Amino acid sequence: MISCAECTLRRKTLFHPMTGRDLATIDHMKREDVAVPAGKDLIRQGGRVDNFYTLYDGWGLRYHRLQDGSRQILDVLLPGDMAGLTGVLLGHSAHSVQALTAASFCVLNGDALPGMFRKNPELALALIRTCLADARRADLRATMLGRLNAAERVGYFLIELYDRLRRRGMVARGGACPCPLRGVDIADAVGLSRVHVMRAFKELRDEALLQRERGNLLIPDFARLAAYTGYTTISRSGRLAIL
Amino acid sequence: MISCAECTLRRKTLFHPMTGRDLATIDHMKREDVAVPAGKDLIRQGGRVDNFYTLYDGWGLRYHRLQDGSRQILDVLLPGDMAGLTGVLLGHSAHSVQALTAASFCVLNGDALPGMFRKNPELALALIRTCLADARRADLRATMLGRLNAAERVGYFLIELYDRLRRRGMVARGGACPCPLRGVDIADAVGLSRVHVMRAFKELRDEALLQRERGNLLIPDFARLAAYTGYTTISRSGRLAIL
DNA sequence: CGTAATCTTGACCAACGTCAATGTTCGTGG
DNA sequence: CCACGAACATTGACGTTGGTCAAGATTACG
Repeated sequence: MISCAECTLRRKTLFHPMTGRDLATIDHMKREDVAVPAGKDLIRQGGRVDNFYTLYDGWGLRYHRLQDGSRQILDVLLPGDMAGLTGVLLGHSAHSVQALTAASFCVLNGDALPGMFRKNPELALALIRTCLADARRADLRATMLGRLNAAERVGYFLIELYDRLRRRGMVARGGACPCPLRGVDIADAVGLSRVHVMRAFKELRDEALLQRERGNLLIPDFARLAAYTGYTTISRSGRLAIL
Repeated sequence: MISCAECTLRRKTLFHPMTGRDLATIDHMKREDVAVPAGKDLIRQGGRVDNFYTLYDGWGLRYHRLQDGSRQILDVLLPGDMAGLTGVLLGHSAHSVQALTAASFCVLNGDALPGMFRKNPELALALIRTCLADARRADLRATMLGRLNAAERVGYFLIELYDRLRRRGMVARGGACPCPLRGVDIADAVGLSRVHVMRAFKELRDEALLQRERGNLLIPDFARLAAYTGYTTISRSGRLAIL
């Protein structure tokens, strides 16, 4: 098990700087590390949840599954993101969480959260800030779903993702980054059919707004795609990453 | 100014039960009451926010406005709901908040929040639970936007609203409740055009799933509409209403 | 090399948007 | 009480966007 003090991920400037006391609080909550193979559910929709998690390495998905089998992807999880907090604090989870690639998560004891609020209110405040930042991102994605057309939606979804990757230092110099999402995943995220997502790609490619090949995503001109999709980057760091 | 101890709204079973200490904490944060006329913005998208609010009486809207003038309604605010927390804790608000009807809000000092976390961690925990419950509701609405057709979306939006009203005791015996939302408001909430929302209404009316006339909403058979739209009621109370 | 998964393309169809004309409700002032 | 106008609801015709189906091309992987 990696101790929180040794963990390098949290040192990125995106994340909330931790005091020694914070690290002790977190070490007290941490149970273990868990490796999850690609495609496996970590949290099951409707199930009881005792732990919550921080993604340490790899990619994850948060999604709903409807009775008719269709899937709505709610969010993509990147290193440092938390999962399962809702399940812990509200008793059960309304969504599933899945490893998109092979991934490893820190497992945190949900029962320790009330104690954390009592002993380290600063950390609790950082936690709620992080939740609210995610809620704001969710609001913006809802607007995309309600008001944008196909090409704009796909562009918005990818530029937002790209921006999050960039802040985590996961984008190479040339502007390319790995993107393990398949066409069908993007379709399930933006509310379109798989085929129509491909048509949207073609449109974006023709306008040189983005390229996507061999699981890599390239955005040649960030500002131009941002203008096209209405995306504005929110430059706030201080995300809490409990790991 | 109404003192928190006198406020009757919070006594409904939906809300978090308050101790005397909680009330003292809240009284310390409360600045004043404010009456807002219908249609007026309380929080402006992009603006700095120093206060947050609890809706005491009337209805409110949370929404985004895009460059092209189109509007996405993110949520309907009902008595007891909070607004502006994101703005206070993240520095500025990404959405506007507007009074839909004439409304009154409690004004709470945002600067007092860190102190509240330190002095009353139980209340902080209730606050984050409430935020997470709202985030879950937002996830479900995102799924509706991404995966349901017109009639299902309108039905889902209204049954969710109806369910929230019911828990606040705002639905009469016969199953009717006041609903000041216009067709265009519903369209802006569910991502459809105004005209198509009307067609969806006709479909729902023809199937006796809901009626809407003279600003009143009637759902004759809750379970049947719930099955039609895929809505499931989440029976958790304990919402924090700071007022 | 062969198989499965994914991407790509075209043809066609259903869902939804837009426009415009008409009807209804409601508030206001005579 | 009635007349008027404004805002909103309703309906039909028609255009556009996106879904579905099916066939080939490409890629990943054993």
